[in-house]
Amino acid sequence: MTSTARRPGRVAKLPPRERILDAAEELFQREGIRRVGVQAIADRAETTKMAIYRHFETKDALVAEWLRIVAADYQAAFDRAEAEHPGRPREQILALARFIAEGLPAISHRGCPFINSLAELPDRSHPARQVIEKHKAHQTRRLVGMCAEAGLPDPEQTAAMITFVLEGAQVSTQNGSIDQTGDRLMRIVETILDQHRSPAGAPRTTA
Amino acid sequence: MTSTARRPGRVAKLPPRERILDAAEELFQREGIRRVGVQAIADRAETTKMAIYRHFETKDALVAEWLRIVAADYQAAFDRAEAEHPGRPREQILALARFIAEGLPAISHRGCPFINSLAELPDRSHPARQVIEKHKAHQTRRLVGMCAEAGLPDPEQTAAMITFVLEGAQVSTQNGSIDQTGDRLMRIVETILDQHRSPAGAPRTTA
DNA sequence: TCCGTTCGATACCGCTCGGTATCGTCCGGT
DNA sequence: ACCGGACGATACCGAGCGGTATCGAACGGA
Repeated sequence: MTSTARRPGRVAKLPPRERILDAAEELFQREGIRRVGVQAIADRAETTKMAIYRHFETKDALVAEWLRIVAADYQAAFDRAEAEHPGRPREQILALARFIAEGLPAISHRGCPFINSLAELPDRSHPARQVIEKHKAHQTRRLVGMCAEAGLPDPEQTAAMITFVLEGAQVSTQNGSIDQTGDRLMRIVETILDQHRSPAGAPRTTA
Repeated sequence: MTSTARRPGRVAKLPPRERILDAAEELFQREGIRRVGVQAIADRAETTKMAIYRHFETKDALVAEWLRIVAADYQAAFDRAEAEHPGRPREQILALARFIAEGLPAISHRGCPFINSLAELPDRSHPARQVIEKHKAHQTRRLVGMCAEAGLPDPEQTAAMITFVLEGAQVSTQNGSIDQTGDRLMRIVETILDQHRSPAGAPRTTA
């Protein structure tokens, strides 16, 4: 919003903080948190280490901020699902699954940022861990809500099932064939939703 | 085999190579691969770095060997499931799920070694990656075979579903409450198996 | 116009890492 | 009795890490 690039030097350049976060997002996702040094982030952001430490207290704080942004992306997907299918929780859940399924090829050979970060940060007191846990709790709450609204019996159980499937799919993307994974995921979620279908349910749109 | 401890110094001590692998297993699982230095492994194995490098070319080779052992444990679980329930594929799959579910508290706050290692080793040419991929392929093949034998329609799809659920459960163990996760997992797998039950199926044993 | 802040560049610090070299010692096979 | 190989201890190397200090230049608001 407002004035993005305050004065483009030669090419249109974002302010340093944004460039740093963009570079961090790219590198953390592709190489992992611990493999990426602060210097590498600075290089990719076309700035210096000092600039990074002017905007972020420590590298850990930068990691946490990155995950906060990723979490916001997922939240936005929830918002979109609700906005595009108001009052139709099944379609909302399917839209969510589609968001994950379509994201799989982009993530390609690296899995979910949250799962990977959990593996790389065993220390539960790490600031990024709190971001992850809060996000997961929030996401679970929303998903359980959707399941309940859809009239599914035992919404918590079903939400857990869907969560497991979504996370498992993202993990499995790192091995083997990616092409099938997306389709498989969608079919699985459809199966779960159809299984406890309400008697007067609308016919499925998907083939 | 043969004479394990060739001459216990004071307490019965395994030979260095075994001690090293034991220490590595413990530390890699608890702290992660990249967080654990060779020196730390040596200390815990009550030996020295030099001894480690006499038995393993590099740290990466040690990591690969560790994962090879873990993979063998999982294979043994498959073997046991088949041996204890011969000709009853549904019971075999449930035994497998129980193996994972019961392992969750032990893994406690660290997830599946394979998943974590994938996150920590983005380099697909890493020797450990080949171990993981081969193991996953083997495991999938066996699970698909069980599903086919159980007469489930589209065994590949069902096997993928079960795989996703198992992996998702292990991932979710790292957050939130562990207690429920095991029970939830079992109920989910039961649901999957019951869903496409053969017409003349035996009554379920679980409530 | 001037002043405070930010930016970029470079050099530096202490630490840990994976891996190597060296040397004395112990132990088992012949 | 001997000898070769594994073992234990220690010191070391180069590289990379997260984080800091310093200094000049550019820029925006008053």
